[in-house]
Amino acid sequence: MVTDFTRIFKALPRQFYETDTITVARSLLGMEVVHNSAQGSTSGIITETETYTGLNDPASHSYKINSKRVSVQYRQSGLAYIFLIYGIYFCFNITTGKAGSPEAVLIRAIRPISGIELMKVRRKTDNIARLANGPGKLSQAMGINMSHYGIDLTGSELFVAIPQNTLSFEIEACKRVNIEYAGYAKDFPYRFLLREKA
DNA sequence: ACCGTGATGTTCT
DNA sequence: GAACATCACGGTG
Repeated sequence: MVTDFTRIFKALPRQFYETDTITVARSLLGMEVVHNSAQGSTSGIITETETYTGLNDPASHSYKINSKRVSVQYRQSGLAYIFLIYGIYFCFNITTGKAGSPEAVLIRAIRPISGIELMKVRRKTDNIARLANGPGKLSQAMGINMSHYGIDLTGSELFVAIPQNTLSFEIEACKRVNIEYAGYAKDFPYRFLLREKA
């Protein structure tokens, strides 16, 4: 039996994504990302994010570039920006800021909540701790791929919502991962991790 | 536990 | 041709 999450959750409105990208990246921690797919539904609590601030951020794919690959970043906020990395894995991002400002938040990790059995099948592992603790892994676990490029996260297929059970946590900020090429921006504290309070 | 390496496709030089 | 917002695996401690 497949749970219909749209009856339980309400997608965050576009205004949530239209403000400052760092604020969005921090605010997404503790939120629940949901994917209702043909195979079934999966969801998880967002535990790690990264901010990419576009035109003033050499680490951003959209730094001084507007190509087919990054074009969705130039559209309105609250859309899925998906890219293929290392020829194998997909990374799931959400566009932020106003139209024309190519900013985005990378969802780097989730804690699986719903559809865990489906995640195990997709990931070909039973190790729950490693099911979705990385950007490529969470995309694989949730069945997110290039077909979701540009999808509107205010819709009902792929979206973020306030979880049913809120938890108490703090936010740790540190350097972003694997952007040594990014010059003056390489040490910006744009990576945010959810640290649960004891 | 950490480290090195190979996998693999799209984009940009 | 090189680089890449990554991961799994096998080796060594």
